[in-house]
Amino acid sequence: MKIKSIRGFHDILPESIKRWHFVEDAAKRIFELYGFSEIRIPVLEFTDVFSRSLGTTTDIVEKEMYTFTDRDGSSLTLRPEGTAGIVRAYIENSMHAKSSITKLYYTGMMFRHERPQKGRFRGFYQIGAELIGPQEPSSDAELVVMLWRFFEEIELTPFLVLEISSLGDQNCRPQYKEKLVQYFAPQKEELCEDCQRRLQVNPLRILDCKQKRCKEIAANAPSMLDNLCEECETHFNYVKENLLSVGIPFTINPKIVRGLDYYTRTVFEITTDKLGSQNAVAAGGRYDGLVEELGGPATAAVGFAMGMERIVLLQEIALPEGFQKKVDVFIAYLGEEAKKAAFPLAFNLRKKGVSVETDYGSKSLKSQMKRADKLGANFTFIIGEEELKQGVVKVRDMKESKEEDIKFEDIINLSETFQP
RNA sequence: GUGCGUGUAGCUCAGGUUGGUUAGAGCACUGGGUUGUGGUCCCAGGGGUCGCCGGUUCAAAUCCGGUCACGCACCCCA
Repeated sequence: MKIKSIRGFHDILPESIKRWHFVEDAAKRIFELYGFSEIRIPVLEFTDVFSRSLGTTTDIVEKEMYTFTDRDGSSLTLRPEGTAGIVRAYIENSMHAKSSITKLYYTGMMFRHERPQKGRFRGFYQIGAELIGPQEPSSDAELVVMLWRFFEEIELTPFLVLEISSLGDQNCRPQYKEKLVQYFAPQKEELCEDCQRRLQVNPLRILDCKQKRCKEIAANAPSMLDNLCEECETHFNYVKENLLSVGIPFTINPKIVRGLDYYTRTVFEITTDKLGSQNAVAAGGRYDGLVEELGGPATAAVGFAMGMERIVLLQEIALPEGFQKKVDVFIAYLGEEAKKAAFPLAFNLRKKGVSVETDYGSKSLKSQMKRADKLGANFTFIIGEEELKQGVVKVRDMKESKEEDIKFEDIINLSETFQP
């Protein structure tokens, strides 16, 4: 048996890591600008943390978690998403007592036992942010704006659509659910098997069923947005107004139903039509009940998570070129003496911030030049017997194909000229 | 979890239907043409358990079964 990675888990190789850094750096920069701080939490939690917060009837909890029993018999789960663990950490560290407003972001691998597909993995990276404390709609809006700003920063917005909706709250959602059940019940026989089950457990989910007949029936179903209580409607309108005031383009899609039970009021999704059926790039919403549900003080919160693999995939489509690593200087040497002289030269140039590559063996000048070219070196330094004798380095400008002898002792002072 | 498709060199792919000597190409890699000069060109070389396991056969990359992985759709979701 050849050794290999687990199904649905993948390596991110050096040739694509620049894109990952680009995306991660932009996220960190923007999020910090909006006052968020990074938090790092464990990958493994007690299973309760997830089953209590995500809702026991969700697919994630029902059939997608990597759950196993620890040596002492306790049930542990590899995190399938970030929010539950953040809230656990928020409560455990009494963060509510340190400040009434807590802004956190995180990155890391999540685990879901799904059938792998393009843009869907069993081990995948997410970046997410949580704004815990305020219940006012301007916090929802700020979070959505920040997310959109991030996508603007990495130039992906031309490929993206932002959709928002409201799921109501403890007051209006139960009534709405009741209305939905009443609407669907008479046509129950025509719904697909899944939806017949959903009618019992979570009628909201019928709204985003993809079956043709279910869609037809759902088309005339009452909308949550027409059934919001006054507080929820005011909240939703305020969010929309805030978004409009800064020119963030969005559409309202009352059919957005989040996969996790903890959401209340505002929900949003950013999707693309460039990635096939795994079209959600980022999604989130308000979850005012979760902190209390997990044993903390009643605390409002909004958050989102985005899928790194999907963003990087999109990024490759948007910007196919321009992420190759470049070297400032390649030092080519001929002979053992020159090799020994090249070593401290490389050391000192790197100390000055110049990126330097060299050979390690004793290849021909030709093959060293070839490698310099392949690495995209701006300059190649050639050191041979002649140069050693004269105490110079032959500096070749690779783009201009021009050469110039520079004295060994002057090279370091000129280091800035070798960087683009 | 379901359906369909694909799996041959590091990469992209021929060959397979009509089983038959050493399984090919381009790119990449190494070396040489130019005993010290890249990106073009020419020459040569290295590299393949034909995804894996089993079956049919004198003989399997080729036919059959299973399995694994990937892709697409369902599902789900970031």
